[in-house]
Amino acid sequence: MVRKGLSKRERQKSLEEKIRKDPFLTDEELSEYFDVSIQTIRLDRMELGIPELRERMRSVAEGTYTRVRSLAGKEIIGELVDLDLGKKGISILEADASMAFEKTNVVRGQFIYAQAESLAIAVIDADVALIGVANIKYKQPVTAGQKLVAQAEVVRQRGNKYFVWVKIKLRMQEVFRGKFILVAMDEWEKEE
Amino acid sequence: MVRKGLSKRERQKSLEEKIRKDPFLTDEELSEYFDVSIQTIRLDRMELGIPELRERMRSVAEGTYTRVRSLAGKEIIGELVDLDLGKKGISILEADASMAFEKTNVVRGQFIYAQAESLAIAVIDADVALIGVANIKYKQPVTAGQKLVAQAEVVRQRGNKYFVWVKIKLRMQEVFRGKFILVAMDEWEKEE
DNA sequence: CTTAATATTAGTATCAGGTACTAAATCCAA
DNA sequence: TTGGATTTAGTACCTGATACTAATATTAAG
Repeated sequence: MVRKGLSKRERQKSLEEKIRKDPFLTDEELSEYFDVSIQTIRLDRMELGIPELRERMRSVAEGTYTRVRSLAGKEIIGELVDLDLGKKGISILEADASMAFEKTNVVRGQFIYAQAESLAIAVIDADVALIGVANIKYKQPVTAGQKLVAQAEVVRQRGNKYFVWVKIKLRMQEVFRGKFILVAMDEWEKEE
Repeated sequence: MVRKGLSKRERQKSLEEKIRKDPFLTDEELSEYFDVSIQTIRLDRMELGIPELRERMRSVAEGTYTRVRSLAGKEIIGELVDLDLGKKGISILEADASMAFEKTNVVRGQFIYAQAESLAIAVIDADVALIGVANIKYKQPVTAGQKLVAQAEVVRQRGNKYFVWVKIKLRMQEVFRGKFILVAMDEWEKEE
């Protein structure tokens, strides 16, 4: 665990990396790892502008708490900027690095898909289940740091079945297209 | 903010609920909210077995830290139980309540999709981008609390393009089917 | 009304993991 | 060898707690 003989520069670089990888390290643990005093670690953190453990935990907790809430199901993926219930809607998703492959920076399809699906659901004013999807196409890979604009349109409604088209564009260029078939739950549930 | 005149039972019930909804409340904030002393809040937490703020933050942070890592991109969605690189693979996803609509308990399509996509990517041993998908079908709605078994198979490889079929079953019944077209990045990137 | 049990509050010591600050010691190079 | 950079030491203080003791309020029962 001990890493002796590092220069200040080297230590600080390594420290930054280490905290980035594991934000839950105390100054004490870090001081043991680098074999320097706690004060040195604190000076390093000051110089690097790295907040204390509790702040780091707080931001991880809060960040992922809301992220998981909005990302893991509760709400819409992306920001709903326009909505004409039952007809159409627009959402914007800022694709960040956490949604992309680390090496290539290409955004994982599941996030693009999730934006499209959640928008499709948002335009239907009911509890829905996805029962059939067809003709999904990813036209261009998307790299992180871009704003994705999704447009959804209800093209047909037959009973409790809704046919929704979603197109996602990146600076005027279409990167995704998908047709979703949604079934409203209220009625569907009783058929079960 | 003040909620006077609650019995111990009522206050503890409400306290539990309140902390569940917002785990980042200090004892002090809670004592103001319920208009009781900090000690009372602490006794209540003891009796209810609710850990202190920092423990709550830690568990939220750690839980979601690893969850976001496995859910928001880094790794595979679901557990990889079998893998024949370049040929086929099997993963199991325990669909929990956080992946489902609150009201209906129906699992959001994006998670099923994510399981399929990440398995498709896992069987290809390269950095890939999703460039075209077709023929996705959700055959049955899935309710939370079930084990989804995904099977992927590479059906064709042409240059840097891989065609992967993924089928997801729930107790022998097919609930999802999708064909993914993946492009290996190394070569594709240079064409850019 | 009084008493006993229950519930609540007060207060102290202690802890972890820090901040902020001062001062001393050590290193390293010209 | 001297001076600046670097590191370490030490103190006071902070937050949000635990653990514990003791006192006070409230409530129900006799």
